[in-house]
Amino acid sequence: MATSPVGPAALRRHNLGLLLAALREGPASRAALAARTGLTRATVASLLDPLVADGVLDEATAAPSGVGRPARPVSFAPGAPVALGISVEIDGLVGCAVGLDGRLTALRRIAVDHTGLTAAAIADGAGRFAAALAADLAAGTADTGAGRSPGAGPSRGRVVGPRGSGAGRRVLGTALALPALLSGPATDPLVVRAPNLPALTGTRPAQAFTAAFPGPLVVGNEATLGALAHLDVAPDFVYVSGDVGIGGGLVVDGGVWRGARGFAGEIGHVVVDREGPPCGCGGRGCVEQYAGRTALLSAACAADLDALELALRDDDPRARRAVDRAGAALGVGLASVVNVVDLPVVVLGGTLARLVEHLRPTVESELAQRCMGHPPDRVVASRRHGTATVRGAAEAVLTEVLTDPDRLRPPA
Amino acid sequence: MATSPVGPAALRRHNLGLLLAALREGPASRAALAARTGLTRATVASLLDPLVADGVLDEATAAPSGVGRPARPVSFAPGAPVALGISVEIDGLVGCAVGLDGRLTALRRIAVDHTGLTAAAIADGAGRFAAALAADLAAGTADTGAGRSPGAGPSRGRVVGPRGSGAGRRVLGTALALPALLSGPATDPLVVRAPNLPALTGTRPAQAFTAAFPGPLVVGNEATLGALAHLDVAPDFVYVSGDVGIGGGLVVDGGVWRGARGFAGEIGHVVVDREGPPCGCGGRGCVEQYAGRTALLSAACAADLDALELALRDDDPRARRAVDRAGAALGVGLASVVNVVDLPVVVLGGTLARLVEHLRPTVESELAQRCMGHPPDRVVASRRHGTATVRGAAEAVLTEVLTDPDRLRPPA
DNA sequence: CCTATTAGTTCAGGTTCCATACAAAGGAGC
DNA sequence: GCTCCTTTGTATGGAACCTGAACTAATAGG
Repeated sequence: MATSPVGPAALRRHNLGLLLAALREGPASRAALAARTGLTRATVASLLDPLVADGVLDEATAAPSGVGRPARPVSFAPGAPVALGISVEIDGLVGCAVGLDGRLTALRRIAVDHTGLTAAAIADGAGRFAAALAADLAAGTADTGAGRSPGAGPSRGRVVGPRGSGAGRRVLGTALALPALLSGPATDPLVVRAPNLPALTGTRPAQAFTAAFPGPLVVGNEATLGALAHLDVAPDFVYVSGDVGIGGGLVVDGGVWRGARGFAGEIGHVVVDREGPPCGCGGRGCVEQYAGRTALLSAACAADLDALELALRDDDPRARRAVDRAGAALGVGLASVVNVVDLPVVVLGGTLARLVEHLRPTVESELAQRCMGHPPDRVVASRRHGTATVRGAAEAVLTEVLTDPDRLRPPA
Repeated sequence: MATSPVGPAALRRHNLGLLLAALREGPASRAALAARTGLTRATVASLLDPLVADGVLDEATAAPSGVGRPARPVSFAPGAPVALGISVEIDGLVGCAVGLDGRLTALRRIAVDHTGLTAAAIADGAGRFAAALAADLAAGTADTGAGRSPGAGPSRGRVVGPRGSGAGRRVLGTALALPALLSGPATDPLVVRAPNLPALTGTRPAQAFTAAFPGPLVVGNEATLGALAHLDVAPDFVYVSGDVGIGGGLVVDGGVWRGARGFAGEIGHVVVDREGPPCGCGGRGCVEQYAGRTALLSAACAADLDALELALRDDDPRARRAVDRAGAALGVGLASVVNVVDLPVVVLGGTLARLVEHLRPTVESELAQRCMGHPPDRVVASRRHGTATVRGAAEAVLTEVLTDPDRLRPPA
């Protein structure tokens, strides 16, 4: 509602963003783009021409197909700029680069024990990690980690990706994901709580990071940003990420909802039983106390997730009961969420994705029972394995670029 | 994200909407509006001129104040078009007309026992009620009900409002509020559930109503539309309306969130205790089972709300306990909501507004405990008494008009 | 009476998108 | 091989919009 005045320039930005969004669905000729977006062929050409001239977009040779003049598909150039996603984890740093075409052009992870470090040290390390990644991208020597076991997550290397060779890639901007509760604007939030990285509490990471990071920086919660890695599933969904705790994000119309103060998405602290077990948040009976990893493992008397999965395969009754209890709690919590926000898809990530086959029956049954005839259409598992957070972070930057496509033009 | 292409016309619409939104905050000169909106004085003039010529806006005589040429404030004309809000209640019909200036120019209620009627009969009665109201507005003989006891709600009459006299008022559009769970687009939703008006279940009311209703019609849930009557409190808030059941709405950036399929806002069915009392929705332990009127009254052993309030004044322990239980449940449910959507204000309406002083302590204490350091800033009571639904409905139409100000121009 | 200040209007200029017409490039049919 | 048809891409004039600067209008103060 509280929008700003717009002139012809904003109009052009909007239409170009529309066009780029259409292009993200795959290469298409000017005529096809015109049909997709509702713009005129002439307008499409005039909007795209500068980007073709800048080398951001590539024009394929005509491919005769059917009757009429052959179409000349336009696509994102192999050397087009990319967005960086960086995730600070308890024991490491993960970074990736994603192009506007959605292709992963780099993915790497290094081990860092963050638990003892100060906020300044964390910022410094992450900044250098990101700068190195950006430098390798510019030099055309970044790795994609393609071909490795996805479950095992990315690892260090120098494998040049299938399309990553050749021209250096400029960085459009960086999104930093933190395992922390953040308050305030995405460009400079305050860390309100960070149970796993207490040194960050009370700091404003963007201020320490900005200098080192390539391009404009946004900072977000790990699970909230991770939600955006699943736009291929649906444009509107609830994302629930199970890790030590349980986080999440609401994605509405292709964008993540940050809430009035940036706190939105704490699905782990939806209440399932007001008199339930006490939770670290100060409440009782939060979803996290049933479906969080620590709660789940201790209820199942399992040492880790692998053990839990083995026990489930062996039909161990304690494991079975623990997972059913987690699924039911998750289902009850999600029913509350869906009754309030009415999103048609639930995406489970992190440990919850691994257990999806065991959780789904109870989750879906609670949803069906408690949603008054409009439960979500689907409960699906994330297929991003360990990379949801960084990919979603990069996606957050790309979404910004679509609303301000001028960022694609090379800086003067 | 999935937006449409825009040309210069859309640009003008946007800026004019911005301007009208600024004007809603009170009369202002062109220069003041230019300062408020960021547009140029020239642009402001060119945008407003046609509306002044059409008689939608009025230009006051210059009022010299301070140095410089005196400003000529522009305001909505006394005869400017209005939006209609119509509410179908179990035992009556309520209608109101609200101008873009937010002034109530008509408010009336008639008693109708809807319980036995067919969907067609309900549609017919509501259509005629709205048409009569529109006709009276056009003839300048509508009533505002001003001066009556607000708690008692509006009643039939012909009192011409303070500004309602003179020119007839055109109707911009109508919003119809139903005590029903609706699915689908606001212009033609399907009634999924209507416990209090079962005849409507399975129907598409807009199709029956449209012919009779003046102007474009939107249909919405009673509580969801009622939320919009409280934009004066904040632009972002959670609205909870207590009646027989408990409904609500999320207001984000001045607009109500309908959700992907139109179901959003069912705060009454957020779960407080998964093993709690069974609820009509099929679940257990929903907020409604503690804070809904029937639950509340039976727990307090009170015949009606008046009796409950008397008992509370007398410090009756059963009444006290029932209200504390309701407040705690409401607080727990709202904590779940706020943890997910992060809205900074809670507005209580309906019966909950009447009991706000008794409920607030428990509600706020649960919120403070369970919201991880970011509880809502305020929990306030609606001051709209019986009129929130119709006023919010009218507001929904006005919001639409701001996004398409061409509707203000008189039809050719 | 003259100047400073603010409000409102006028007009040329630049940008945008669009409708139309036109050129380019290939298939289909004869 | 030729013409006709279909489709793509480009060029051009037109209409709408916002802007900036210049201009007029109206008041206060000296």
